[in-house]
Amino acid sequence: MGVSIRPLLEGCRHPVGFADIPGVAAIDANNALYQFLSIIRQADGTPLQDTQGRVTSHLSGLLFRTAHFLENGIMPLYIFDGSPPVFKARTIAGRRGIRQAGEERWAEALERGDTDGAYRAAMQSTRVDGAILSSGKRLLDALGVPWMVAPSEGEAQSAHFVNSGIATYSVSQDYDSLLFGASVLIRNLTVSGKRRIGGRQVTVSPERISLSEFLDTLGITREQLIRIGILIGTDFNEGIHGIGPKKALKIVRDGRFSGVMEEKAPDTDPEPIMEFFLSPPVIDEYQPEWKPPDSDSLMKILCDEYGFSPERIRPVLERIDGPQKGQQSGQMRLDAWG
DNA sequence: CGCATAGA
DNA sequence: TCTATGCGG
Repeated sequence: MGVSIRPLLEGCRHPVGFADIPGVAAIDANNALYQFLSIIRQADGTPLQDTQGRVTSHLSGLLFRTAHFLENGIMPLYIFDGSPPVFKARTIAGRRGIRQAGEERWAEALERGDTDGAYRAAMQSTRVDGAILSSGKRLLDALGVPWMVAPSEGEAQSAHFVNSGIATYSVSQDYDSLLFGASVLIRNLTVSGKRRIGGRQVTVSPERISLSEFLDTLGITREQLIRIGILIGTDFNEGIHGIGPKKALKIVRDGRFSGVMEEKAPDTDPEPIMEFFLSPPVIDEYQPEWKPPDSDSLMKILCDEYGFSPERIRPVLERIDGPQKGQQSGQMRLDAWG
């Protein structure tokens, strides 16, 4: 999932709180849905679902997190993936294989009563399908929160909006938006500061990453950062076995990128990948609009349709329907936050 | 994940 | 006030 440049970010990951980052958050919607689906599960891996067996984990996650954003002056703009580039096909096929293996291991773990193993396998089986996407979009509509489908990668569109001023920062767990040029990336933007990794509870805090600071710290350009990504592997190519972030940094600094690619990955043409990161298909003109939440629709969708308890939903609606009325409802001017 | 509740 | 735990759908 995404490019693994984490070890290079030492010293560039600055802790932030919700209150520190008012503005328009360009959220990688597929990434957010994936996180909710993989994590919001019972101990044995069973996701939240209604009486008909439809999964509802993502609706719970979206609702509570979006409410928290709005309460803190963060204006969410959800950006969904459009058509992947052709060279992502291998990655997509690989993920399908991982999911299928996860499903099988989940069933096996349940059979032998291995709850922890079942949970981990269930996470691996996570899939963002059409039903998840459409129900998520309907919930966002009822919340009055804007969303769009990018022409191609959502992270690319997020980066474009951040750099054109439509958004203040990009929100994702992946680092890809940095390769796409997003000037600011916020990770771990969760309410509780808790995350389950490999079935274990870990405390993580929201962090802000500035692309320019990151590049300056390493003394490289964005083109060089993309070359590092290509060496270690991106969503669009496999990467070279035995080369991690540290080695890749050295290779790129030494100007040996092309040589190493030709020698170790002769079948991969880095040019289209480089080109895709530098100028991906994106939409330029877009005016996000935040509306007051439609409480009736929200109750109808969540409680009538998906079986959420009204007692759990009502307090959330009161939180987002009161304080921000007038201030944040209606059309927002982009310069509201400078 | 995020919320409510319980116990320190 | 804080941390641990269970539940939600």
